[in-house]
Formats: sequence, structure tokens, C-alpha cells
Amino acid sequence: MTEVQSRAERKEQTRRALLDGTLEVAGDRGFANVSLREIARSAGIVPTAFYRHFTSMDELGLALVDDGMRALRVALRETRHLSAMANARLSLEILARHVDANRNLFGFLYRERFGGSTVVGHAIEAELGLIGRELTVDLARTPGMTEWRTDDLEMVSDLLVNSTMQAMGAFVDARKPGNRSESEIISRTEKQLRLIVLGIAAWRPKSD
Amino acid sequence: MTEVQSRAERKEQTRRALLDGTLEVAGDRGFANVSLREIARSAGIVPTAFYRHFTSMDELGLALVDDGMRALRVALRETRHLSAMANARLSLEILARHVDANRNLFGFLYRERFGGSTVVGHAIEAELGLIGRELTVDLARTPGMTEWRTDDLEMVSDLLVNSTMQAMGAFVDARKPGNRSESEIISRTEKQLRLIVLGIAAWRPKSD
DNA sequence: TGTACATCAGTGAACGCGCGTTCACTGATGTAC
DNA sequence: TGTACATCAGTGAACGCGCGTTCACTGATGTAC
Repeated sequence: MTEVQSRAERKEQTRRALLDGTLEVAGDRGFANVSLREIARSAGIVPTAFYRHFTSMDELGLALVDDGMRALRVALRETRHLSAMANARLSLEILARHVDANRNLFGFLYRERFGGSTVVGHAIEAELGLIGRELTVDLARTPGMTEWRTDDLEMVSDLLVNSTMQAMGAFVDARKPGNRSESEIISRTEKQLRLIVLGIAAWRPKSD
Repeated sequence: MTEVQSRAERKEQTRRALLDGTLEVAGDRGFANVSLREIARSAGIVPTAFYRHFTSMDELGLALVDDGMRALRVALRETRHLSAMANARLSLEILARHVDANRNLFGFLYRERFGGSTVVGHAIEAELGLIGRELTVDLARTPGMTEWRTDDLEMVSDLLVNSTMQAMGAFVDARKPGNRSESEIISRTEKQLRLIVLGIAAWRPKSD
């Protein structure tokens, strides 16, 4: 098998190796504790060649946030499609499947959201803010909520985004011994979502 | 004013300076990015004197987790006292006041829970697990929930602990420009808790 | 109360190490004619 | 198709720096008699 690759293809391959190597190492120690030399080594290049791909570790980190949020959006789009049918369990199973397929990437989002790197953390927060606002718009169109006040919609959106992120984080670590299994996480989160839906049904706005 | 201090008192003072200096610096960059030499400098001692107080930065980190969880328990004890009277708003105001008084310490707990340091993060998770189990016991005694299944109680406890931690984290950053203010956080979280309580009232266990 | 000794928080020199970044380079791949 | 030149991913030496940790020490505080 004689693979002939263009220069651009080889470069892209190295770039991916840098990103994947970072995800690998950051999974154990956090992005803040990963050095440029270390991940250059993991990608099989000399430290100085790193700069052919990124101007700094921060830039690489932002590229990972980009990848991660893209993957998260894909996952959420699929689940929202289903939760419109009020099938929370199936939605969670699909989220779990996406996490399985990209464990390191979703783990990166979950950990680095509050982790050591300010730049990366803020980028993740900003993206989650956007997702929250999109969800608010969706909720406003949901039967039974069309008359809700905006701040009440935002309150629910916030609760749902954070519950989802929490479930995502639990899925990431589900493989580790001593932690709750994937099915336990699904059961619990499904109940939490059901409880929130009951709360929504009973909600009466207060004027405050 | 001629303060005469015992050797032990002076040592304790230096220890506190090390802990406080770490909280200060970790607030900007995260605990994982703080060096031993740096915090020794901030405490006005030579790097080697650090070892008179802690055997490593990890040990210092665990001491901070200890301090932080103690402060959090004090705050929660006070709020639980009140939330028994279903006054969520007042409880949140009290939590906000505690966060104000120890911003760096609560910030440390919030950030380092998932932050770079494995040792510190796991210690925080373990302590939160204990708090969650205590809350589960409390809930089991709550009127209207005495007949609930254990896993349903745990599900609610989990939801409440995470909502509280989320509010705490928001309080920590409330001073920063562009973020929601303390009163906005209180309003939103109070609504979320009210929604959860409505959900609890409407809850009917499913056999699954 | 005075003296002799023990304790121990903090000092300062020294170490080897991995770090990020600079620079001039190499040589294979790509392009223009 | 062949040649001459341009591009550019990766190389390797070198730099200065802050790091954690060792070690023998100092001198003020504490204790026993």
C-alpha cells in the first residue's frame, strides 16, 4: 500500500496528531499542565515545528474548543429532535453514544470549562451561552410555554443546559471504576428532566 | 504596639500567608499554574522554608479544600435551617453573603472541582458526595417525601447540590463586569428552586 | 533569676531539568515555463 | 516531458529562565535545671 500524500495532507495529519495528543495528555492532567514540547513529542515532531501549526498553546486550545463545541452541537441537535417528542431517555442514550465516540473531546469541554486556562475556559463559557440562548428561543415556541416571560424561559434554559452538561461530564467518567455506570446516569438524569418538566407544567409566574 | 508572639504563633501566621497567597494567585490562573516558589515569595519567605509547612503543593491544596469545605458546610447549615421554612430567597442571600466574605476560598472550590489538579479535584468531589448523602437523609425526613424511593431522593439531592454549587460559582464571579449581578443570580436560582419544588410536589414514582 | 542546651522557622548556595522561543538550515514537494 | 526556481514542514543547536529539591547553616525562641 503506497499512500502518496500531498504536502497539505501531511500537514493536516500532523495538526490532527497535535490536537489528539493534547486531548490524550490533558485527559489525565488538564490542559494547563500540558507543555508545548510534550505534545510536539507525542506528534513525532521537533518542538520548533509546532509553530508551523499554531502560534501558541492557547491557539491550539481554542481549536479544541472549536472542535468540541461543534461535536456537542451535533449531539444536541440530534437529541433536541427527539426531546421534542418528550423522549428524554432516548435523548440521553444518544448523548451517551456521542460521548463514547469522542470521550477525550467531550471530557476536554467538561473539565476545561472551569479549568486552569482562562482563555479556553472563557471560550467554552461563551459558546455555552450561545447554546443557552438558542434553547431559550426554542422553549418560547414550545406548546404551553408560549406565554412565558423571557426571564422565566432563560431560567429554565439555564437549568436544562447545566443538567445536560452535568450528565455529559458523568458520561465522560462513566468508564472509570467506582463511578456510576452509563445506565445509572441515564436513569438519574432522565428522572431529573422529568421532574423539571413537571415543575414547568405547574409553573405560575410571579410578579416580582 | 509591641506584639510579642510565640514561635508557634509566628509559624501559624506564615502558614496562613502561604494559603492566602495561593488563593489570591490561583484566582487568576488556577491552582495548577501556581508554583511553590511563587507563593513562598508572596508569603515573604525563601522557597526552601515552604517545606516547614507543607511537604508539597498538593498537601497545601488539600489544606485549602479542607478550609473551603468547612466554610461551605457552615454556610449550608445556615441556609438549610431556613429552607426548611421554604424561604429559598433568604437562603440564597445568606449564601451570597458567605461567598462575599470568602470569595477566594469559595472560588477555589468551584474552579478546582474540575480544574487541573487531580488530587485537589477528587478531594472536592469526595466532600460534595458526603454533603449530597447528608442531604438525601434530610430529604427523607421532609414532609411529603417520607415515602419516596431512595434513588428518587438521591436524584433530587443531586439536582439541589448541583444547582447550589452553580449559584455559588455565579456569586463568586458576580463582581466581574459583564456578568450577572448578585440579585439577578438570586432571582434566577430562586425560581429554579421553586420550579424544582413544584416538580417534587407533582412527582409520582415510576416502577422501572 | 541565670545559665546551658535543644528546638526549629527561616536562610542562601547550588543542582539538574524541562520549558518556550530564536534562528539559520535542509530537502522534499509544488509550480511555472 | 524536463528544467529551474519557490514554497514550506520539519530540523537541530542554542538561549536564558523559573522550577522543585538538597543541604549545611543561623540565630531567635523555648525549656530544663
